Amino acid sequence: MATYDQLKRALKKEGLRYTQQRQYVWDELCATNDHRDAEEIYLAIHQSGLNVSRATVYRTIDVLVKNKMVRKLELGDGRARYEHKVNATHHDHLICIQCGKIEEFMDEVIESRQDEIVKKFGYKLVRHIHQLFIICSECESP
Amino acid sequence: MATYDQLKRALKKEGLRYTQQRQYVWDELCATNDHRDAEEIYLAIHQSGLNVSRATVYRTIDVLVKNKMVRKLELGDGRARYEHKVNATHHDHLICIQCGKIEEFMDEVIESRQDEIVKKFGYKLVRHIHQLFIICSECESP
DNA sequence: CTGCCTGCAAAATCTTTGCAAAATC
DNA sequence: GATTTTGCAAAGATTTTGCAGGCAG
Repeated sequence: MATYDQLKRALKKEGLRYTQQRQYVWDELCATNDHRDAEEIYLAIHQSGLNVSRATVYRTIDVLVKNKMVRKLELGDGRARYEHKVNATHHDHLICIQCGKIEEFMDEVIESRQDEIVKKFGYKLVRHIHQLFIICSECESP
Repeated sequence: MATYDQLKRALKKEGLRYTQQRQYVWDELCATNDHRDAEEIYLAIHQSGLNVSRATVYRTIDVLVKNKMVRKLELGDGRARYEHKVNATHHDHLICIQCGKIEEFMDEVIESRQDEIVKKFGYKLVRHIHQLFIICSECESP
């Protein structure tokens, strides 16, 4: 469930006010563990009978991403997906190119290899994107 | 350098004609090993004194990507980058979030771990994106 | 009450598309 | 000579921004 304390702290830190609209966006993001785009979040809020403009959805998500409460996924199709990070551990994604389903994976070996590669270059790792585009079992043999 | 045989074969396979414009786009893509966006390709062609419209640049790149002559990179900033695949082996990318510089890496261990992960899920790996966003040494201590 | 926030619509950005003119086979 | 291609500009898609009125502190 949504933790308003975390939201309040983040907004305060950014010098922003605590508003109903911002809370609705956070509520909706926390309502599922899906990987949805901005339009889906926007529509879901409206289907709950609440009213928040697209602009506010985008603006609020930006704040949440900046404060690491929400993760932004760029799959290369021009639409960013978002997932809340409440009680979440680090993971990367498997994406079915047929049905769009997204699953999560995590591999310690890969994580440490990444660190070594970056170290060898003498660089500093900030973040990474690791996406495995697959055909899932249902799409392979329907 | 650009290999026109490969281009001719790809166009024939797609049922497309061999035109000057398509060759110019391929020439420009092969002219460097950079990771450039469509606009940069377009401008570079024009700076060579040749004339190819943006639409044709986009349309031609699509064909080249489809035929694995060019690789499309999505860095999550809304602008796709392209690199030709002449004499290229598989690699992934390190991207400096300060200066935008792109470098390449390849790690056998990571490659095989990926295969194992996908296998464990019972899926089929089609392609992957692995990008390490870093601060390069020049940007770290200028 | 003051000034930030919202909603709307317009702008911005990158890419795709429709159509008449031009080029290829 | 028929049919693809091209170039242009307009349309699309997603996201961002400017501004007048509304609401939090």
